[in-house]
Amino acid sequence: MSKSTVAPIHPAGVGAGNSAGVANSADAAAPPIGPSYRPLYDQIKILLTESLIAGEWKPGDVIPSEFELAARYRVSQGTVRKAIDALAAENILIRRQGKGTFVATDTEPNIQYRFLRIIANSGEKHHPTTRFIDVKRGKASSEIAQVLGIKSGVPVTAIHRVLVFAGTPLILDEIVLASALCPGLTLAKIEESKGSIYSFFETTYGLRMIRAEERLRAVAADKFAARELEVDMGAPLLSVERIAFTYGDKPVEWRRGLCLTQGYSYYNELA
Amino acid sequence: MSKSTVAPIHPAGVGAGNSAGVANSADAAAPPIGPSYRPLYDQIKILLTESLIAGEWKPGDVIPSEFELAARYRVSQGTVRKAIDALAAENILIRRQGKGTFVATDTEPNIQYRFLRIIANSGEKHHPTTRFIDVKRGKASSEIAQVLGIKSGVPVTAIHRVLVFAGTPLILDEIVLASALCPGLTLAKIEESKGSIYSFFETTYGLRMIRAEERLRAVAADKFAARELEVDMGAPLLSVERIAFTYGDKPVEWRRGLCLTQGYSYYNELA
DNA sequence: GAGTGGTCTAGACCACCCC
DNA sequence: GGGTGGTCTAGACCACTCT
Repeated sequence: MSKSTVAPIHPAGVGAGNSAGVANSADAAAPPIGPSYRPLYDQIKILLTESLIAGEWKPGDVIPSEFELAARYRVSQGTVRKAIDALAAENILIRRQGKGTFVATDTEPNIQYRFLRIIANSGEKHHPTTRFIDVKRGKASSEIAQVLGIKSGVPVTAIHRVLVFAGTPLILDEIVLASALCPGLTLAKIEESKGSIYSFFETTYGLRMIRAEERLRAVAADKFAARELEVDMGAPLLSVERIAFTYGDKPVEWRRGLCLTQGYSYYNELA
Repeated sequence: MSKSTVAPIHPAGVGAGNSAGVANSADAAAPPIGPSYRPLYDQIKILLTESLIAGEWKPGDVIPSEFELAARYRVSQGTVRKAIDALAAENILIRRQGKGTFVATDTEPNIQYRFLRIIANSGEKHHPTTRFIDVKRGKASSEIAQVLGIKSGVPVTAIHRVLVFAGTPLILDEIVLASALCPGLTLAKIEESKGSIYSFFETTYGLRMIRAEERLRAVAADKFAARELEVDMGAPLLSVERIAFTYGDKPVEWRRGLCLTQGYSYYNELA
């Protein structure tokens, strides 16, 4: 491609249409675009993300090779590589040497409970089992509506369940999504699905979580939690509130886990 | 340098001494070295880390430019770049365009409380103030000894303090280090120092934390915690246990914070 | 052997900072 | 203007996987 400047990239094979190119150089009379500058690999990253949002490649799929993408976007392989590197670092794509680059998925049995940070103090890995309590429909409270980016009063679906570790009920979960995102969701459907809830969302509704934010507090067990977790009312529980996001950082799930931390803890690494 | 193989690198300017080079190719009769292979940039990263451990560059210092390092290690600038990228991603080095690459430090007032994840629910940033309770010396329990990689019974120093957010005592901290790492530590010395504890450790003892592991639980306030945090005994508190590591992933600090999560929470991002 | 990702190099040019 | 990091390219070769 032309050197001496970062040229706008041509988004795809057919058509010579320009993307929202950057044009940050020798062009005459460029307006004061001081702050806006996007490296080429960043633009490629955005285009790849758009293809993921559009469903051009689905979780588990191989995406085109680095050389193919380089040809499509008219950039060098190294530039595509850097864009893919960034997406791989965010666990959105997975590189496999000799095979290709894949869209990350929660449907593989090896990586279950992707965001679950609760581990035994002994360090052992326990694979919890799930007991579902119910699935209810309701309207979004203003708090839920705000974090999910919907209007309050919009129909939502709530799942209640208990995660059991080594025979002990440890986590009481409430999981809330806009009903529009999970039409026809019933207790039976979830119970008959194999694998994690996120695997179920992905295969059933094409809903893939790419990241999450959590807020943790210590709370006292209320009556319901005390019954489900088999502890006294007022016992200290770890409250883990989560907002999960799909492609494009769109919030789609709110959940709160109330967790008994006897012999278990929430593990986190800081850097 | 010679192509056709990844050659061992020459560690420094003077002397042609070989490092523990890799030699993973056309050499005859190479033993079954299947699993061992280190890319060049990984070796460079290790050499840079060794220089950091040795104190060749101290927190806040500029390290040599990419070109200088490339010349020193006899590799291309791009390879040095990749090694530095990795260390920058771990917050061990900081790149500043136009100025150079610096060793990260906790002594800059802008990034205080580097590992503190407690934020107000409102999202506001509160800068806590500190009230120190005491500094005590004792012997390492077997649990502490194990996580700090020392023998049990070895002298340790413990700091107790309370972090106050917006007038409210929120976190009761106990901080434990091997006394050998912080000789002559007294309450007065800490109190007269400006900035965070980590800033103090860094400037006074040359001790720089590069990462930490935390384990969170919900616990009931004991008598001492209840008094210091001005809550009732039995109130639910968030217990945050931390092990902090210096260069070379050596554990040097154990701490436990007991945190009142009224209006505040522990924030975490998952990817 | 062909195809994919992974490493390494060399060189050009850009953006930023400071003298 | 000269130095530093940041981007982009082009090409060579290696490691891995599948056929």
